Amino acid sequence: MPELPEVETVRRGLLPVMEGQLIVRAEVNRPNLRWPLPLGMADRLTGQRVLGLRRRSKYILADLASGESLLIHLGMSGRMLISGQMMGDFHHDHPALQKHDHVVLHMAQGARITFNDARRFGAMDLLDTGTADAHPLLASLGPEPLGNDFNETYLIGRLKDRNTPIKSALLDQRIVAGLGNIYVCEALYRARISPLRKAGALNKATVASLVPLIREVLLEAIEAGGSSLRDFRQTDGELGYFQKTFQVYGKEGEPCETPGCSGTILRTVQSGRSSFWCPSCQR
DNA sequence: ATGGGGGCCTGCCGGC
DNA sequence: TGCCGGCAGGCCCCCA
Repeated sequence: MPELPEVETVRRGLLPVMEGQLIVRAEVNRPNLRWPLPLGMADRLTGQRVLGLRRRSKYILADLASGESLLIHLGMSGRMLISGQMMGDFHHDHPALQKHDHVVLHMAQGARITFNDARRFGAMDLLDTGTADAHPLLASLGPEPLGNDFNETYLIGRLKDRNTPIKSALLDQRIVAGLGNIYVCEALYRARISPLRKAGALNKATVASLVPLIREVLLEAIEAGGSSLRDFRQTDGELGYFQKTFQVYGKEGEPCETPGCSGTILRTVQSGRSSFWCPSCQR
């Protein structure tokens, strides 16, 4: 599901109805998502003001006045949808509860934020804001790909001696946190690197070239509101548009878009995930 | 330590 | 129309 650009799109969509706003009621409709929901979750959210809304990798963190933070992960199929938002001087109505609406936050201004997740690979937890980085789900994450700690020197160091394919290495959240299957495929295409190449066998210049291209593809995707294939929606239910810009993802059998390249996009399964790539211009 | 595979869930799509 | 296999944007866990 949602990779970094989709999660960032969701965060930005939630900002106007969450940041600085009060949660007047929380509905928790089942005891677990991927894991059990935290004990007393509804009570710990009720009456809390949201001081800030952050993103770390593919996680959203809502910092509460209580000193706790609500951790949200969308898994593969998770959505955060806003209804009843003030538009001009009237409220839109709230739709009836849908299948898989697992958690609903009722905000003081009238907005309602619904977490819907059909496959329930998503997660929520409450943790102390001050020690959020030590949370088991966050503790071993690598640097943010859009941050300064992710740079050419760092990536060269991390990939050196790695025997795993570059595709798998970039999906490893301990190396860089936030990439998923789509954006790894697209970044490798832009860098003209075969997903099958061993990470440690790439020369330094090749690895270095990946850094700005990863940033570029992520920034373009954020700009487009993410990618919508099946499940992903922005918080207003709108689709993202970056899927229109895919150059390889989901394009098995289609001609390569690189000018002058006569290759055909292949789908190769690597450790259970599809890699889409052009065997002619990605080496 | 490292790399690969299984499993968690539900829904959708294509083929028969 | 119905059933079945395959596939899906993530990630933890276990095994060799």
